[in-house]
Amino acid sequence: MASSSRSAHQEQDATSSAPPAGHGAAHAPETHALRALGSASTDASAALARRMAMNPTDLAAMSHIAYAADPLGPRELSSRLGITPAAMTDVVDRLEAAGHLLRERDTNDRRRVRLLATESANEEVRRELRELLDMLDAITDDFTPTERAAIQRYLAAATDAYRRYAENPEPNP
Amino acid sequence: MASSSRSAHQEQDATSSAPPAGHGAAHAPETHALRALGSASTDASAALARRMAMNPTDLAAMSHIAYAADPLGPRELSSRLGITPAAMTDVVDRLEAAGHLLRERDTNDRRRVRLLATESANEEVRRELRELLDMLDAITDDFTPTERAAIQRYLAAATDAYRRYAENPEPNP
DNA sequence: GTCATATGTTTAGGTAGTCGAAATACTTCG
DNA sequence: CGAAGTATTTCGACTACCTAAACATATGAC
Repeated sequence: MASSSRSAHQEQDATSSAPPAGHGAAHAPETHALRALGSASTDASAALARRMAMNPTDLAAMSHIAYAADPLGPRELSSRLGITPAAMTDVVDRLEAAGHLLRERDTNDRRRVRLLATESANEEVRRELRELLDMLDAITDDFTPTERAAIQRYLAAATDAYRRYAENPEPNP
Repeated sequence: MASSSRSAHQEQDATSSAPPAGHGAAHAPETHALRALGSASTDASAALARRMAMNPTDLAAMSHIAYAADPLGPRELSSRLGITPAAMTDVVDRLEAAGHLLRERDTNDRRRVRLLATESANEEVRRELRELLDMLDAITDDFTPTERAAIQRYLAAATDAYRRYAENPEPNP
């Protein structure tokens, strides 16, 4: 990935990229909306990373750390982010160098390293994220409780569909 | 990007990564659902790319081409994907070498190159994508027309919020 | 206690996708 | 025709990531 300097603000995402062009597609409006949403969500993530002058992976790591109940280690984080532990070392190196993070050996199990966000970094991540999350929260004001129940049910079902698709083994031999 | 061989199936996404851990967050359930959805959607995209043995960028390019009404050129595609024209040349090189794509000089404006997907590639992309999209379509069966209207309204609003956030200039000096 | 095995982290070396800047090819307009 | 503009590619560099192997510590068997 080209560090924190993407020139354009768009992001590539195959499940939410192309508009349907008369090709007999005819999918549900919700389905199209979902693809647009995915694309916008990815863009927002990239924008957030840009604002904080980090690459997306590093920001995702900070985000996990900022909201984790107990201190995480590189291994746990690497599996959450879907990268190898080796790559995680680089991420932590970068974040530590930038002053966002501290490595601390676990005293009980000295194999382990605990990653502690500096207070300023924690606050910055939470503050930036909150701006976005508050915008999303505000949307719900326009809906009745009944509607909100349906929306929540739909979002859960869509998430589940994506997950099922992602976790399925290749269906074609 | 590490070509088409990501080992884990998770993807990093700062807007949809960490669960809230007692930190006074208290955002709307829809907001949390939205973050989970974003994460799942990114994962599904990566899974799709893996299935088709392409990296995400290349697949996104094919997806645009497959659904475009008129043949696209490298410049247009690069701006849609958010990469530079130089990077686009590599993408097209890869796709052409893999037999998914043909370069064809435009006869009217000979500066332009038109990117034509081979019929087999077009079919493969549409087939794989349809599997996912059909799953998403099926979800709507469980909702009444009224509920669906609310859902669509919500999805549009959320997309808009993400877009506004993504396109905003840095709010903090 | 010591050895074998397992787990967490880092190091070393290599690959691939992207970038910025310059070169090339063509078009359009004065 | 020449100048300026646009589309694409080439070139050299950077960096995030990977695999494999090394290192450090823990745990359990004997």
